Amino acid sequence: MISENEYRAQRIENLKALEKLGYEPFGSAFVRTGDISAIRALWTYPIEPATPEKPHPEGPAEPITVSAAGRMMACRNMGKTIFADLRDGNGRVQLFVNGKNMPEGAFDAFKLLDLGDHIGIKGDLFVTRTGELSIRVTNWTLLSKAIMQPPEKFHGLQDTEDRYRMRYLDLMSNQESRDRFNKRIAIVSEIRKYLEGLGYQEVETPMMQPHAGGAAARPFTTHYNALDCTMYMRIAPELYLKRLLVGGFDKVFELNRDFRNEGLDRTHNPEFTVLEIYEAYGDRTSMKNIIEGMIPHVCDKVLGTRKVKYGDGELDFTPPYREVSYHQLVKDKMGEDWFDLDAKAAYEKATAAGVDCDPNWSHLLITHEVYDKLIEKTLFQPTFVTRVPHEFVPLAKTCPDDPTLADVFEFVVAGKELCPGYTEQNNPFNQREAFAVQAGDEVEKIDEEFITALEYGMPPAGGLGLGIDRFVMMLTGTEVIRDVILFPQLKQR
RNA sequence: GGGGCGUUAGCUCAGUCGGUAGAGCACGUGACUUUUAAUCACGGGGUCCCGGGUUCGAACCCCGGACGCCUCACCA
Repeated sequence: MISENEYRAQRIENLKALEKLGYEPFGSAFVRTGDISAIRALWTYPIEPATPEKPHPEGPAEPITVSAAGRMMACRNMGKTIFADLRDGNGRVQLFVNGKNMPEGAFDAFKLLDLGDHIGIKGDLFVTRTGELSIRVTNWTLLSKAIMQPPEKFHGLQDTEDRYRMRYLDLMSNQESRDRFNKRIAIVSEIRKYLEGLGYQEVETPMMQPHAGGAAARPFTTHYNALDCTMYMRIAPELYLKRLLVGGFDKVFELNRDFRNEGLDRTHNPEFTVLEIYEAYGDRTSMKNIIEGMIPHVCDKVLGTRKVKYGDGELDFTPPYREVSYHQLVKDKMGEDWFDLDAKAAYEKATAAGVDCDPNWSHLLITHEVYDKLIEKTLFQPTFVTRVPHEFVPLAKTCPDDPTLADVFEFVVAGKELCPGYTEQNNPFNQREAFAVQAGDEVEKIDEEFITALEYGMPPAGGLGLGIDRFVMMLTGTEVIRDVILFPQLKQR
């Protein structure tokens, strides 16, 4: 996108003028004393305004000379003195620019700079009369000329579409956006550290797969020319991670992208980040322990608190989290006799409660609709929902005391499913049967090679899958997934 | 896919029963040696998202389209 406006033309004029004075408009590497926050830390004296009793703020006997680089984000020209704000990825500092401190011509050249330009400076730290740590510039150089104007300095970039399409402008001008992504990065980093501390190994498995397995979602399809075959972008890494359990990796995780060819709304992006964890010789309970250890760890390290404002409420991630069975939740809502009703009676009761369902549905489906529409969204504080009907989780084992229920939890936060955790199915006969039910007529969709792997013996295991984008949303109090993804999917213009 | 709302200067936003558009920031010129959303004076800057229609006249009303936002539906 090229915009031929007069501002751009002016900036190009300034670029040419600087070039004529010997400044390289798109300069080269610049050695800094450190980033701006490190430079600020070099000042160990008081930072306070001058007073009549103390007209000269305290400072060192010998000047602290520094080199700094950054983008000029504001400029207050007082005539013989210019105050400019220099910012880098970690902080900002004020520059005090006055011709008497600089070589001949450097001050006049400085006036040719525009907001958004990258410069490198050399100077001494001092505190201004109004009490701001600043750098008295003794020389400067141009590092990169900005031809386009940055967004408005006070309101930042507000247009939602531009913020997503030109994320760099959003990051440049909206501090809260930078903060949110810094938190996301820290959250992901702390998750890795926590799991590595527990002895887990991070692995990478195929994102292009011949069968899109491990979940039931529509995949993106592509064609691999060399082998002349159809490939699918993965919808889950699960079946490959389990192969690793067969192979002898006992504690593995993968933290990377899945792709699902489905709708796009405030909680769905077609590519999204998932953490999957598998522990040989573990089960649902060991997965629960990881959740109850990892989430407080991340909260403490990244947020410094376990309480987060979300919507109108406040989430409390202090463990232990509530654990309640699926059946109990349904009974609490629909009455103790709910599971004694036949499908017809259940249909009538559900309809009366405002749940839109079909009279031909089974009791199971009606119950699930009730859970989906009336119950899940009311579970605000972190909750493990256990003993879910087995039909909905074909990759899990059943409960030892009840073969109709899966030995799993659904970890629900703020009314949304954040993380399922399973006692994984390792019986190849049961797994094949569950796949067959799921596949229906489309038998070719079954990943036979995975079943074969199970036949070599997969240890009993626990597994879980945590939606990282949604997790970041909850920890940062964000309600739109696009605000936690640097480059969210948008329609092409 | 249905419904609602939005799109005006580089950015943030006003605006009008239908009479060819304004402010702040930014930009240009001038003043100013401790400012920090600097201040003061003057000035330049617009295909009012795109295409049709109604009208003497449309940024505004009508129809169609693009993109975005919200919402419902779909969705393991």
